[in-house]
Amino acid sequence: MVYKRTHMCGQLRSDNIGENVVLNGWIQKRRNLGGLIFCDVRDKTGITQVVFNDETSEELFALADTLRSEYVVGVKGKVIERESKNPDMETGDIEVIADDLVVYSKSETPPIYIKDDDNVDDNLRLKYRYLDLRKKKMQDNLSFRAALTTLARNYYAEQGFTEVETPMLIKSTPEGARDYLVPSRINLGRFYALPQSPQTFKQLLMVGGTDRYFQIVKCFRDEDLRADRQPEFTQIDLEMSFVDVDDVIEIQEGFLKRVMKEMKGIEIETPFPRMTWEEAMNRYGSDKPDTRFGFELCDLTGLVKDCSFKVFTDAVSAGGSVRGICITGGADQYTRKKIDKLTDAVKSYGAKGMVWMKKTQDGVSSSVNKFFSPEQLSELADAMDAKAGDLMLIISDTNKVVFDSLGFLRRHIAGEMGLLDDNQFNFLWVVDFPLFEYDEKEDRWSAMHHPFTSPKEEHAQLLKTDPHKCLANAYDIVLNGVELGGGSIRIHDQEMQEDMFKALNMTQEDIDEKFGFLVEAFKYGAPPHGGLAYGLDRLVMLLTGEKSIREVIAFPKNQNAQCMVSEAPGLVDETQLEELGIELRK
RNA sequence: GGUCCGGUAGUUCAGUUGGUUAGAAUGCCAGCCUGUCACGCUGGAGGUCGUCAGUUCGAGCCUGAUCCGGAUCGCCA
Repeated sequence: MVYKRTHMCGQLRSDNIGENVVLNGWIQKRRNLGGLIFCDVRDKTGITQVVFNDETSEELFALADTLRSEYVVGVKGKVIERESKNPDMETGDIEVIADDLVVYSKSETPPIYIKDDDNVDDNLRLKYRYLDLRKKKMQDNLSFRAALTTLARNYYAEQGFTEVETPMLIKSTPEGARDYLVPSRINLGRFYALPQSPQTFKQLLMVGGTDRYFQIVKCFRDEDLRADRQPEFTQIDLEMSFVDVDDVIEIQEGFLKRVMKEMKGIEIETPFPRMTWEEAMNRYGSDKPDTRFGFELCDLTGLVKDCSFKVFTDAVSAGGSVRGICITGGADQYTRKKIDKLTDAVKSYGAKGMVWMKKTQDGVSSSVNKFFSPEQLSELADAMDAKAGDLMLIISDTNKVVFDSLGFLRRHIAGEMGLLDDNQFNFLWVVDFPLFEYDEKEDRWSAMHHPFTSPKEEHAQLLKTDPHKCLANAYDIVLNGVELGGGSIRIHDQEMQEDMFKALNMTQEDIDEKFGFLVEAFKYGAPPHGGLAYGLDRLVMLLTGEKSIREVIAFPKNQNAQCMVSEAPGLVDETQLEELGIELRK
């Protein structure tokens, strides 16, 4: 028996006074004052206070006295004005005086509290996720996410996009991230892979004349996890025919403008700023710069290339650089001890050390005083535009190490100094990525984005002669230092695609085996096309102000890629393995 | 695979130089209480200090190994 609910628990207001209502929900809290019991009844919309009075019915009162946290109940009663109102509650002007109560189910004492501001071990939350999800904040996050995906579907449908489901069981491609593999029973010894993205299929849809494709789609990558990385995650994936970079970007700006307005009530300016990859690296040491604060990088290589400090000159002569950032007003806050911590931190990015300088009223003090004259130090400080009270941090190494270290430092320090405003939303396009990057470990060039990305038109000829000098028709959408999504104009020409594969040192056999179907499809008339994919989880994370995508995914994995609720991955039956022709190594 | 941080009551944590019966808050249980809303008051139960080994007269504390969790680097076209 279930009571037919008349209202949700967060709904009742003083307008409802006098109405007979029925609420269903969980007991948040019971307060027994003797002859009077208050119960807070909760559902995903909020909480209503219910009163039981022993003068109404002794039987009812006795039953109410047995209620405990997280019991599931139905309550019938009348909405009345409270004798003492609670201005902190949305429903604080009213309460429900109960005349009937049913206990649908009881609860053991829950291992975690159902409170938004609790501070409980993450693993415990994940194990009892169904309790964690009862929190209003979690339900709000799920609702926010649902509203955002609805908005995306509506927007892209209005723009002429067709939602198409692409296959989940696909062929493994060794490029990029590690694949999740699925053994085939019917084709013994063969494996499917779960898609890292629907990339090749959405391109085939373009060849198939779909014109504009869109999908909210799960993607899978078997790599180590982070606060913003899960092994299965969701993309808003799209692709368009007969477009150039500006066309794709314009559609996205329309989408994000509407998202910000409808989901956050914020009007944002379009078009968004665009920055080349090279400028982003030089100014911010990152291809996803956070532009909410300054601390921009300053290239000191020219100033120090002939100095007597060997650490600097060695880096320069090895082809690296010397760069610094100026932390405005950071000289006092950053004591020797805290600077040492920063030095330790940049070591994980490969930096062997870090030079610091502080500008005071009297001049410049630094960790390299004995290598530089006061005049030289002043010159360096001036180059970084330092004022009295500023802290300067300098790294010399290969460009990669310098950028990684300084990119980390400026964001880390901005966080420590409280300069990251969660209510500021700086959207930014990073464009003109290199087409290739050098993989030091494997000693070869690999595609920076993916091997279907086209070179900029003016670099098309370079692909045959000097491919690693090519810049790509690729773009990333960046919000507050987080890569929200990325895409490119693809190659639609069969010959260019083969050149691309060759520049990646793939043999004809490799090409045929891995991407033969795509190359063949291009033989039959491929439209110029391009697209983009958003990380939906990250977008929702940023817009809800969360620090981890786990907060916006109903059932996320822990850092070891395990589902703490169902305890996946699990062992399987011997007969299952036999059917698949799989034998486990002992 | 590397580095760092952590593991003590159901939960969040404290625990001094290695020294009596390991504490607090909250939660839980019982009693009292008619306007609470973090209700209040009184009382009570609740611990393999992650695990194993070692040092010691004596280990929550020191040492080693190991397990687990988190952050991070590598990795993530």
